[in-house]
Amino acid sequence: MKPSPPKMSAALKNRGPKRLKVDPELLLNAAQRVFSKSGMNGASIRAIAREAECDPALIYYHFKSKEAMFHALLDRKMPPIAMELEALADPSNTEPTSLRLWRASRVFRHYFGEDSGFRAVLRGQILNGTEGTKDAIARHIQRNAKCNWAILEQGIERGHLRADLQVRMTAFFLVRMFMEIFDLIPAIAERIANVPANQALVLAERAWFELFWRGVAAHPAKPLPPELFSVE
Amino acid sequence: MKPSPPKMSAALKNRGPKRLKVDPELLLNAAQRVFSKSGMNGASIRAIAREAECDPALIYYHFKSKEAMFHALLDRKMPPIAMELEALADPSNTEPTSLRLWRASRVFRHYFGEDSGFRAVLRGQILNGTEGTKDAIARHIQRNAKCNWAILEQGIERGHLRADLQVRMTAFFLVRMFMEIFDLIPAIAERIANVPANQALVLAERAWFELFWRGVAAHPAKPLPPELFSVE
DNA sequence: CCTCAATTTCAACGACCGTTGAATTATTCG
DNA sequence: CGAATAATTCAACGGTCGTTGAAATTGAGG
Repeated sequence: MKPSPPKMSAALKNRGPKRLKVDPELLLNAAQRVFSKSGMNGASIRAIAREAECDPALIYYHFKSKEAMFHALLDRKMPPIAMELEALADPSNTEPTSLRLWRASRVFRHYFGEDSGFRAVLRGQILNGTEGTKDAIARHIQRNAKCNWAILEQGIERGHLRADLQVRMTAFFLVRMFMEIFDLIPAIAERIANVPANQALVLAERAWFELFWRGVAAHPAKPLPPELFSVE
Repeated sequence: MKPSPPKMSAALKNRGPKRLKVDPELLLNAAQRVFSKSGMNGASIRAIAREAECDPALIYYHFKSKEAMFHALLDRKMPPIAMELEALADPSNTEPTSLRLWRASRVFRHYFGEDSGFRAVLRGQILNGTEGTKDAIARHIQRNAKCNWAILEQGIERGHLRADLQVRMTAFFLVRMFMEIFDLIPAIAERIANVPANQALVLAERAWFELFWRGVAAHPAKPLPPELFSVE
């Protein structure tokens, strides 16, 4: 994590203060909070420094730039998600495809559901970030996406899903709509449909997965297992 | 359109220059371009003025603030959409529900499909705008949404759609996923799935509507009319 | 031409921005 | 202790921002 600046000359390396006030991990935490609150452009180095209760210049000691901070944040946040999904997508898993897809959606909910700011930054950066940032995000997303593709392909092989599914598009639909539900339903349910936000959220998640499942299943007349939505 | 400043005293009103250089409509055009390119926060009054080739202060002569410009933009952009949708949702329209829903999606494509910046601003402002802006957007969106709700409700009555549909959620799913396709597929298709963007866009629209239709139709085994996707 | 009002420009305010180089503090080793 | 080094702070640069009040420009009515 400690980056470029410290170039030690010889065996005299463990000299200076090791943990004085501010750990880079603390800076990342502060950065995540500020990014989440203000977005990538709105988040100033000075605001991150205020949040971390340190001097703005210190951030440049630990990170090359604001963009580098965001990349570090990505590298901290995304791999755990990929690992959970990779376990879920293992071909030896013979649970019903509907259950596996639902569980995959729960992984995204667990890691992204309560961090609307980070979702927004991620979405904004893949649209408008620098080329380097777009590439970095794409690599992380692809690793996740491959798991969903695998689950869908196995579902087709096992006869659970329509054989003519566009696998990669379908994976996009599943995940992206959950993200949109997290983002937008709380913001618009009360204003547009006059439904309390928390109530709308649960309703939307369920309605979406039912619609999705009916859309992809080989035998849509066969309903979802009723215990599905009580799985944590 | 001309706002507060000009308070004329008597019959001496048609004195000064009437159309000198900059019409407020031109300012709105410039604002739309800049909002689209830079987002709501990123778009500076100075940048809008540069785009309109006028002085920044002139903008404050015609509009109370940047937010007021955005509201004026909304009031110009949204009503034509609502009018097209309201015509489409008229109960006397007895076309197949699938066709009506597809046409509704084409209305959104027509007005939003080539203006990714405005979509982004709209989405951003309903999440993070001021209360006044959120309310204004919600009013416009609700007027549109009601049309989609009506088409879905008529579809249920006519036996085209599942009777247990969550109408308002379903309308959200339909439209919002098209928007996400416009936004994200071009940005991620090449990087993540290695598919050319323009090709992916067409594929995604079709795949989404097929999944959606199968998810909502009363008889999903009955396929969509094949001519659907050749309707302009 | 002159007046007067509608329109447009100018100049400036204070604030915040990302970044950098030099100076300062804190800690460990000899 | 004193030197060396890691961690941190300070002060400043040039820049952009939203906004405003005063000044200048424009054009029609008299």
